[in-house]
Amino acid sequence: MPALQALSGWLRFGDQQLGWYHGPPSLCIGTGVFCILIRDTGGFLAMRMSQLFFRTYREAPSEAESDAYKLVVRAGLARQIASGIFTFMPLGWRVMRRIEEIIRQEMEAIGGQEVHMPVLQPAELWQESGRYDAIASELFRLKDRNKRDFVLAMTHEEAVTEMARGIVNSYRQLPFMVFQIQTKERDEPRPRGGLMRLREFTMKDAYSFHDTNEDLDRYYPLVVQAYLNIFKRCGLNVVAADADPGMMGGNDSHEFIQVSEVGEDQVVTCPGCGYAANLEAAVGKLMVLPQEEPKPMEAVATPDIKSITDLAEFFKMGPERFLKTMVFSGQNGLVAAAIRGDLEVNLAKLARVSGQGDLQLADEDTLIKAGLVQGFVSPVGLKNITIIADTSVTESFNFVAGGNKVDTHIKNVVAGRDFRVHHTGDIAEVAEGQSCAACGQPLRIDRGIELGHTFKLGLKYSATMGATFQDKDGASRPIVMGCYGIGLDRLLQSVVDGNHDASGIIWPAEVAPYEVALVSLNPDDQVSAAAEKLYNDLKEDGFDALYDDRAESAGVKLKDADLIGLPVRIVVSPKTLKEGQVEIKPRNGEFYRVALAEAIQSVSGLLKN
RNA sequence: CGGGGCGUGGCUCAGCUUGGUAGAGCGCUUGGUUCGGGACCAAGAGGCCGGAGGUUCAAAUCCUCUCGCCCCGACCA
Repeated sequence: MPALQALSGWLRFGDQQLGWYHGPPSLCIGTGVFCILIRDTGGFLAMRMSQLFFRTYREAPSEAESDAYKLVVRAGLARQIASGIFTFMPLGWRVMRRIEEIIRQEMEAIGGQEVHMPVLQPAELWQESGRYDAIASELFRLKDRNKRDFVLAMTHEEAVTEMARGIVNSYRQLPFMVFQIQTKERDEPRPRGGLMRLREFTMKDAYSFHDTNEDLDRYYPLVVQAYLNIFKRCGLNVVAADADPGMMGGNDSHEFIQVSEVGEDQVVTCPGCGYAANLEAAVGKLMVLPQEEPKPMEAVATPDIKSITDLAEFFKMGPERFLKTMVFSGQNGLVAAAIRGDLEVNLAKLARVSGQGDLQLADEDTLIKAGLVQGFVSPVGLKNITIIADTSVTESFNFVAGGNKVDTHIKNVVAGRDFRVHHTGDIAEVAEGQSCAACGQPLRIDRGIELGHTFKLGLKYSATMGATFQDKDGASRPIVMGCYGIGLDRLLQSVVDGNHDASGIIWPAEVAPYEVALVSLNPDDQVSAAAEKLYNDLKEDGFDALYDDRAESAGVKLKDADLIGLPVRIVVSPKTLKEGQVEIKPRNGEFYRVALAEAIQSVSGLLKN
């Protein structure tokens, strides 16, 4: 093929004709296609659908389960390339950029400064924090050409702490908050739910640095409020729920949960006072038992009576008078959890109180090996097993407990007197309908999606990685840190989850990929001319319009408009144009007609509220 | 990692039980007719039936192994 000496053709950017090009082929990236580089101004350009790189689907791929994910795929926002790994296409990416912009504004409003830290990081950093060994398989590891160990960051605590210790010397430099919007890599055991749980995803992570815990306490609520603002602007009603701070300890922690049937978490909320908590951290009001004097223990024959229900009937007493003992096996051996008969053990709480992760209900073989009898297990007389007592058990006396012998129970068991308690704490799981500890209203439990998480890190990273500063007295102290995350991909899918109908997405105005869908139906010359003029006028007035100028049937165009779900639709067609009118329809409202000349004004009014 | 399901054209799926030249709808191309809710007619293009090995005269179909994807659970700082 002979080398090209020169080329000519129209130069275009998007749908804008920039001029005729004649010159060397260096800018040619394909037959008749020229590439010129223009610095993005941050503005969003209007677009013709005939030029938009996109595709909608009548049917969603079979792997899509949830409505929201189906719509993400059908509307052509993103597509999966491998399990938990996605490509965002132009429509979807515009939504991402809109979400990013909201987040930037709210983070900057509370003093945040945007930074950008690498995803590829040396293993040493993670060895310093201890997470290189602590995290077994979720961390992607690799080597460079010199066989040095690297990781792909799953979060950026190490990197940000490294940055802080390199910059901060004095309390005078504190406090400050930095944030970034960056890719995270996690080798998830099971990616799922489309954009819900990914192996590669985008997170806004923020870190604040303080000289004292008090200063972190002062700042923390600002972040919580900023988060609520962000979700609200994204069209979601997210609750800030008390969260399990996890095995790493720490005190204050909130999860920002969007109630959804497809959620992975369970959130307890009170309709009365607004209390909200992750089930793993939630507390409810317990039935109060009458005060009694401790009585002496007494064995009772209970032939084949094992369950609390049967025992309650046998003894003619409520389930709250029994002491239920559940045995779990963990990394460091068995754990016996003693709890009142009317309550259930929450595993996360038990893990926290016992200090043992990886707990599983022990199977029958394990019980037998430990010399225990299923149905009659009791903390009384247990040896070599860690005993955890729920506070419900230590606050009252005279429970009926198992006898650790077949067909035997013991009356009047008192914690501490009749069995040793290694740890006491709240390990009870809140039940649907249980009374709220604060106001007494019945609690409800819903599934929900965790969109954001804030917590007070404290000294965990600054202490282990040596990020210290000199205080007023000249003493060297580790920096007090807070850390705050939002998952953007799942936020996008949640916006769809919370804003759609049977026909498609209903984008909240602030995150919509375009503001206005301009659709020409069955265009004749007059209709085309009117639509073209409207499109140009919209652009000139600064509206992000998506103009469906495709040679498609009316049905296809209208279905696509509903599916893509822009906030306002303008239809230009012969039917209304012969009366000098166009049809305007909010995506979530009724259509009406206005004079062609008033269309933009009308649309503008709709978008303002 | 345990349990279950599925891999056949871009998408949804049939064919597999009982081996015998690979199908439908949607989408795509071309021409014509239509023209306000995924139009119609005609003619086309497009498939190492996820991969490897085996059985057989013959494998999408039977057997073995493997890879991928989905769901439930475990896990999820």
